[in-house]
Amino acid sequence: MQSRSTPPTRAGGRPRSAEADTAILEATRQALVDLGWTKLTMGDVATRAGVAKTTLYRRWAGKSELVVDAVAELFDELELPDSGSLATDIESVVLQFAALLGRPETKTALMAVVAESTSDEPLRERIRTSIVDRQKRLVLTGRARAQARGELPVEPDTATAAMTADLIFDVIAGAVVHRALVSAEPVDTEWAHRFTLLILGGLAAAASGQGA
Amino acid sequence: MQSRSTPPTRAGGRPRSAEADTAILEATRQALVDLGWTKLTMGDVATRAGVAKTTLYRRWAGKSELVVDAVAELFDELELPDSGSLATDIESVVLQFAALLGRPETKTALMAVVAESTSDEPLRERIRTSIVDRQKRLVLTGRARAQARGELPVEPDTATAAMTADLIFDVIAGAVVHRALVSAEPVDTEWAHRFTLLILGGLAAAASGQGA
DNA sequence: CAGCTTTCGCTACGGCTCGTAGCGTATCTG
DNA sequence: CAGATACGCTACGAGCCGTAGCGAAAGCTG
Repeated sequence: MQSRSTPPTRAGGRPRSAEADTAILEATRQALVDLGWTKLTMGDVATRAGVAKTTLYRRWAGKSELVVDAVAELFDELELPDSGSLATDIESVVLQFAALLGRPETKTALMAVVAESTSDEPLRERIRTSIVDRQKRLVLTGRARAQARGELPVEPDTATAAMTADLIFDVIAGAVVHRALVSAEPVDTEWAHRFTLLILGGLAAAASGQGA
Repeated sequence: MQSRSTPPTRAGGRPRSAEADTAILEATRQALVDLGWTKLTMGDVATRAGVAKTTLYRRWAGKSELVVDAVAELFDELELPDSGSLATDIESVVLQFAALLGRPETKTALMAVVAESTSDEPLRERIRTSIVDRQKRLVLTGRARAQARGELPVEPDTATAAMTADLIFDVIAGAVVHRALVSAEPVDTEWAHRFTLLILGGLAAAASGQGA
C-alpha cells in the first residue's frame, strides 16, 4: 500500500511495529464513525490505538494522509464476480459500492479527503494512487468480459477505448456517490436496475454511433 | 435563502446589518480560496469581513452552516438556456456545472460540507434545501422542453417520472463532480460531448423498454 | 420624543488541539 | 557489543474554539 511515510534513511534500527500500524488504521476508522471528520483528532486516534501521539506523527504528516490510508484498505474489498452478463456485473458492482458507501467511516472519510485534496496536490496524488486508480480495474475487467461474450464491441483505437473506460468509471462511481451522499437517497436494487439500464442503453448508442 | 439562524424572539429592535451578511459570505468564499476547508477559521472570516467574531456566531452555528450558505449562492448562477435540442441543453449545463466546480471556493466547499453532513443530519437537510433541490429544476425544465419538442416521451406515471428525473440528476451531477474532483481530469467539450451521447442513448433505451 | 429591544464591536477567558522537542527505554542489525 | 532507529511519555508554546460581559448604536413603538 505504500501507506506510511517512508523512513528517510536506510535500514539498520528497530523496525516499525506492524501491530501499531493496523491498530492505528483501525482506530482511525472507528474514530471516524464516532466523531466524523472535523471532530476527529490525532490525539484521540493515538489513545484509541494505545499508541503515543508522536508515533502517529512519525508515520503520517497529518489527519488527511492518515485517513486516506485508513479508508483505502476498505476499497480493496470490491470485487467483480463474473455473473455471466454485463448487466448483472454492473448491478453487482453498483450495489457493492453502495454498501461500502453505506458504512459511516467510508462516506465521511471519502468526501472529506477529496475536499481536502482540492487544495493539496500531494494529497490528491495519494488519493489517486491509493483509491481511484485501483478501482478502475473493475471497469476494465468488466469490459473485457463483456467483449469476450460479444456484448460489447472491441474499440480498435487505444486512446478512445481508454477515454470510454474513464467515462464509464466516472459515471458509475459518480452517480452512486451522488445518490448516496449528496441526494442522500437509498441505492437499492430498484435504483441499481434503472441505472444499469441507462448505462447499457448509452453504451449501445455509443457503439453504433462510433464516430463521435 | 433562509440562510442565517432566525433571531429567536420577535421583531422590535435593531435589525441585522445586511451589509454584514454579504460581507461575511463574500469573505467566507475568499477565505476558502486562500486557505481551504480545514484551515478556514471563524476568526479569520470575521477579520476579513471587518466584523466581530461574535457577530458570526449570532447568525451561524458554526463553520459548516456558514460555508453552505456562502456556496449556495453560487449555484443559483446555473441556467438552462433553451438551445433548441436536448443534446445541447445537456452539454450546456454540464459545462456550466464544470465551470462552477472549477472555481476553488466551490470545489473545496461542496465536498467538505457534504462530508460533514454525513454525520450531521440538520446540515444534510440544509444542503438539500439550499443546494440540491434547487438544482433539480434544471433537469425538470430540460425534460419538459424535450417533451415539448417530441424528443422524449411523456411518462404517464407520476412516480416513475419523478424517479427518472432523480436518476438523471444524480447521474449528471455525480459524473461531473467525480470527473472534476475525484478523477481530477478536465471536463472539456470533448468529454461533455461523449457524456451527453451516453445519456441520450440511455434515455432512448429506457423509453423503448418502458416496462422496467 | 422617550423607552424598549436587539445588534454591534470589543475584550477576555478556559478549554482543547496542534505539532514538536527532549528524554530514557526497547528492539533490531552487523 | 556498538550503532541506529522506534517507542512511550511528558511538557510546551501556539492557535482556535465558543461564550460571557460590557457599553454604545440603531431601529421600532407609543
